Amino acid sequence: MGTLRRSHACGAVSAADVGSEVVVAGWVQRRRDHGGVIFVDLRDHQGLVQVVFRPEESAESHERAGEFRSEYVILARGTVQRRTPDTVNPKMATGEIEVVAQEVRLLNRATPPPFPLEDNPGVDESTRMRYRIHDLRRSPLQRNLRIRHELYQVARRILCEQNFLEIETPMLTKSTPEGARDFLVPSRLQPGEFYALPQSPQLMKQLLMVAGLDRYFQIVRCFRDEDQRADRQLEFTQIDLEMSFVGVEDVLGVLEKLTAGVFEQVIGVEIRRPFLRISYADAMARFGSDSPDTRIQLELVDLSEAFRESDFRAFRSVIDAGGIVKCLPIHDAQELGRGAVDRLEKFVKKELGAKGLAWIRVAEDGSWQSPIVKFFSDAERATIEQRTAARPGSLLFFQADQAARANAVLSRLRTDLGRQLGRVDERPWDVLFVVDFPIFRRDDDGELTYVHQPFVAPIDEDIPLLATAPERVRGTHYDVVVNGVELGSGSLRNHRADVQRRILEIIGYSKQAAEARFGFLLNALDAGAPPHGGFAYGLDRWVMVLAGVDNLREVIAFPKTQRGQDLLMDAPTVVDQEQLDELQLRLAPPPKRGG
RNA sequence: GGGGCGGUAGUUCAAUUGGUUAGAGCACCGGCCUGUCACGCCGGAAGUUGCGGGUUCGAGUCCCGUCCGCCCCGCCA
Repeated sequence: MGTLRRSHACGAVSAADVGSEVVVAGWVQRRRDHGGVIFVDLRDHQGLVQVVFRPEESAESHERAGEFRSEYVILARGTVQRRTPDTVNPKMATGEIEVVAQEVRLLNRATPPPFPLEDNPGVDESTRMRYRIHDLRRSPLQRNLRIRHELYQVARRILCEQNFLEIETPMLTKSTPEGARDFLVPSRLQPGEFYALPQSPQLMKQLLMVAGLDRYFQIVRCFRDEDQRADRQLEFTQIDLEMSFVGVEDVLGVLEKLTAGVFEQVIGVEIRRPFLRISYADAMARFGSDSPDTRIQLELVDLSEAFRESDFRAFRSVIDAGGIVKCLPIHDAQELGRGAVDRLEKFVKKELGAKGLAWIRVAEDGSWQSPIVKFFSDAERATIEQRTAARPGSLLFFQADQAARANAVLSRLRTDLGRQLGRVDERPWDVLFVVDFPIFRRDDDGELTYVHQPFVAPIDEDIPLLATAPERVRGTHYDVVVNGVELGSGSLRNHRADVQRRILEIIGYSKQAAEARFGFLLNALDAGAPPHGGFAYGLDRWVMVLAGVDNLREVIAFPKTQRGQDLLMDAPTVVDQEQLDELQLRLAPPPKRGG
């Protein structure tokens, strides 16, 4: 590089620099060699600029430029010139100008890129991940990481303004059987024992509140050893926060400030406050989901009551078994033909585990075409018609199943069909709180278990119900949902040890087990815990939403594949026997496979 | 753990019913070209058809197994 230093980022050279000398450095995006004149699109983190190499300007530079190849790293000194009108490139941000090179230095050669470094390379994801360096050179990923950076900065600033203290918590911590599967780290100093990587700093931040730190936040990596999805990675980042001496409203107030502040300062979007609030019960009833996108103008209708005494066995038996009958009415659905409905049925049965997909189509003459309607009484027909506002052109989809599955299936149809048919209102951003979650639910064995965490505080007036009717206890849990994506969740926590002990008991912990597992927490609560509550945003998901992408891998610099591998570094790998010996670990023989 | 889609040149794809030497675009290499911007023109090289086995005179194609990528269910909040 010598002593020459760049004066401008490639993307930052502008018409204002015409006539002046600049030094630009970057990667050769593309070389167009006309023999006599050579054009190089030079790329850096800010964009592209065209560098022109002319023999009459600098024979040596022109000669060198002939050797340039894609991704070569060069530095060029030259004069910014305005392009003649017929050579302006309107597709390029710097298309009105170009740098005419007087001097050029080759800083490094490069192997040919494994795939074209374009905005939409149309290349397989495994290739992108194996060559992540090249992938990251592309502007969409650079842009996403920039958004991510802005989110860190804005969140920090806003939380600092709100008197939150940034405090780190340990990565090597204690395994707990709750929640997700832990990542374990063997201890060398305590052979045979293991740390766990944190699934979240939940308990640590509660301890900080007990310790009197008042308001804590942390942008923190979390680990959950579960199967991955488009919106779930083994390791992910939370914006974690907790505050003392607060009720639900206080926390929601901070969340509104932070959420709206980020939207405004990161992507320049104003979000109206206060945010819409919807109860969990309402969300499930109307949308079949606890993270609804309310821009989609389709809603579900619960018809369980109408079929409670029905002669239609398929529905009646489900209700008798504690299930529900729900309907997704879509009006003016002529576009959805018989073939489409068949495909939908196949889809929900195969992918979502639905038993079937019953439907009614209202023909133009008002008649009902349906495989099931012949089983309905006149009263049932009338109820359906009235509750769903069915009219000629309507298509009604039914699910009779346990509530969770019926809602899951219809919710999926609601979002898929709503988008497909354009039943979406014009708001680009749909930000809401979902509140009033239940605190307990029945698991598959009929035992009471927690819905979110065992530390969620009940709402005050339901505390007496813990003794008598725990199922009816309402929790203080709340979620922030943006465009149908759950950005994060939080709650007030139990600051009274007796309430916490009772909840642990309800979800099946003996006194001894509770003390063994959570003794440090219970002791902390006993030590004078202030009322406290907080929240955790899934930062990666938030970036995903802000960037308008639908996959976490697009907002993480070095993501893992669905099977948890890092294809760039090739992790995980086997380790040396010495390392295992040191940890006193011995590998079990691989499990036998069939045959 | 289960379901679905996919894996052929660096890359994106094609290859009839199982049938000749597995083709094409881009990229790459060589040559030409003074206003291109997906530059253009001429030429060239490039393949363990993911891997292993089987059926067959013959397998990219059919069968079995296995590995890998993605999406979904379970799981996960």
